[in-house]
Amino acid sequence: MQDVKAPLREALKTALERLGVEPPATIPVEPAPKGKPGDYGTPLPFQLARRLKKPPPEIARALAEALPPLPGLAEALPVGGFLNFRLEPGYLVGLATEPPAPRPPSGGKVLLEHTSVNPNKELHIGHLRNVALGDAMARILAYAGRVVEVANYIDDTGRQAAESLFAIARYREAPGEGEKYDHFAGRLYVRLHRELGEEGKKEVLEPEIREVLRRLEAGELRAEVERILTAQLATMWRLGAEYDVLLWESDIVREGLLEKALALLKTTPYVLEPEEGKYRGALVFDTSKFIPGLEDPYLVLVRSDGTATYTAKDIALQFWKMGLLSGLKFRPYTAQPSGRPLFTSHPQGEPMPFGGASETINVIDVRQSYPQEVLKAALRALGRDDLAAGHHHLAYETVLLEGRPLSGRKGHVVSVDALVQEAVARARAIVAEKNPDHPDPELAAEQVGIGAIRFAMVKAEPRRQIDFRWDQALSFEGDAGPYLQYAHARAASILRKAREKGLDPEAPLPEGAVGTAGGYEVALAKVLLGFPEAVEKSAVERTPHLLAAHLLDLAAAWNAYYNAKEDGQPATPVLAAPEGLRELRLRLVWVVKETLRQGLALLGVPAPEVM
RNA sequence: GCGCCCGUAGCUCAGCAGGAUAGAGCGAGCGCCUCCUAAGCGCUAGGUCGGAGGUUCGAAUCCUCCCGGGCGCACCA
Repeated sequence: MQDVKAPLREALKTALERLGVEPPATIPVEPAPKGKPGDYGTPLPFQLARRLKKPPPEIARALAEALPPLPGLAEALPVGGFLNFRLEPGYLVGLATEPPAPRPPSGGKVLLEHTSVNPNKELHIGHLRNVALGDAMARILAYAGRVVEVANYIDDTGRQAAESLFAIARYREAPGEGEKYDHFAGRLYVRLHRELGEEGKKEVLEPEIREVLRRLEAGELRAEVERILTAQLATMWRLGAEYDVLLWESDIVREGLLEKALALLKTTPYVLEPEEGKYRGALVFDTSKFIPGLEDPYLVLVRSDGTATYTAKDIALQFWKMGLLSGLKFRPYTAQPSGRPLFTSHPQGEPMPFGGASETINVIDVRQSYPQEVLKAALRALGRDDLAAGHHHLAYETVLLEGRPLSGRKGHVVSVDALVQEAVARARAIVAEKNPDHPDPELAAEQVGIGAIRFAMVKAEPRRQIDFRWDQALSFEGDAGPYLQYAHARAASILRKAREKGLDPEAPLPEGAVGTAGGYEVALAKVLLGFPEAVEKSAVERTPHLLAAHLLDLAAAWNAYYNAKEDGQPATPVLAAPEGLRELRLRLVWVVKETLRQGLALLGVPAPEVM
């Protein structure tokens, strides 16, 4: 797939030089709105009007005349103050006869952390948004040419893990028939909280919970945590999300990273131990220089009882991620469904080249914005403004369930496993209804169910609150994952039939084939050509929803092409088209299918060949 | 109180490093399977882009203020 805008920009730049005008840093070129003449256009004359003291239409005419010869350009049309370009159909379609390709990786490493669910209970739909966003973002960045490392942080020394493990030990219950271990742990966790709510229980049980916490910090209960983690990973994997490395909090502490981070910070004037006042005996970080406007800029890193806060551990982790600290050891953990190896930090591991990133992205909900700012502040306290600028918080709004906030205590939650099960069941019913002869209905049901869920989680702007509603999230019509999948399957079907007839969609086009292109092909090609830009924009702005929107456009353009009729007759048959045009159309179908496949892959949505 | 985010069609949302008559989906109405998958396509109806100022040749997009909603401002995890 070739860039259609770049040559136009180049030509405009040359024209400006010929007119003796200094070209602006970026020359805008956009598709012409429908109803306007030409295929692409630029508002450049408006921008130059003031400087040149000439009316825009006059500048547009002058630019048109000064344009160098340009392959594929049929006509340069001044339209009011715009300068539009009409391109030869064959040229335009020719640019779209190769599928898009990923960019080769280059530059520094981007360490993206997502999921990071407490290893104490099953995932719910709030976590789902994190996994879907993080996994899609990682794929998009890698495709756009970044070197990406995906980390999942395991908070194994937290209160929640301790409570679940304590509950499991206390109630001596076994998982129910077919009950996943994370659900089991979550169920007993809830039971424990009910008991803790009873009169006087908290005081009695608290020391025992603290003892579990101590053993967790010592790493004595790692196998117990892993049992829950393994069950959670099964859920992430079924969703199609994978990771490169697990980072255990207990390892960070045990390998002394926390101590090292605090030591680094203590060398700065911003970290102090007040001898009086409310922070007496604690180690605090004065953030006032970095986060202005706070009523109380002091942030506790180590409590007066000597225990470290989450913030302190997060800072240590951030320092490690950006190569300011070393000492973590790793070893292989397991193979993931795709075959991609998963590593884990481990006390008996070896040094491996994880971390040391120049850029970090934390996928975490918007309520964590302040702690994320603190991470930057800590980097700046060390004088590393460069690293602070390289840290990004991919903040997403929380998920509501049927209009109300999720609440584990009130039982107002839906687990990801239950959601997936329901989605696949609904998909199974629809596959049976729509395509009773499907060769592998179970595969299709799984792909469509997962696809619907994952697309629902990434199609909205991350900073918009999602109200999860069953009927909407599992909709198989309209702006939804299955719509894209259906478009893909339709294209795949044509390709399959073509190959049965002995045609090769990937074969080089015969001489003159692109010349047979008409308006339908041009319209489709123009949408296809927008794909690389959509991916890049998603990567730069760190949000998958832009790519999601483009894929919907592409699928719509393809469906419109597929259904085009003139006088009630199909206007764009592929296999029944005359030779030459048939090869061109087939080629375009192949490019559509490949583009959808790649785009869906970037969102973590499966692309069924048949559905 | 201070700070951040959101406010676009009846509902759910795109568009927001300023550009051409503001776009989808759902829902409503009408139409399209003797044609490569109708999970699709076409047409119709539906909008003072929360409000008011400002900047600009041009504002949904940038700035200011106001209104409405969400979130954050713990030696909690």
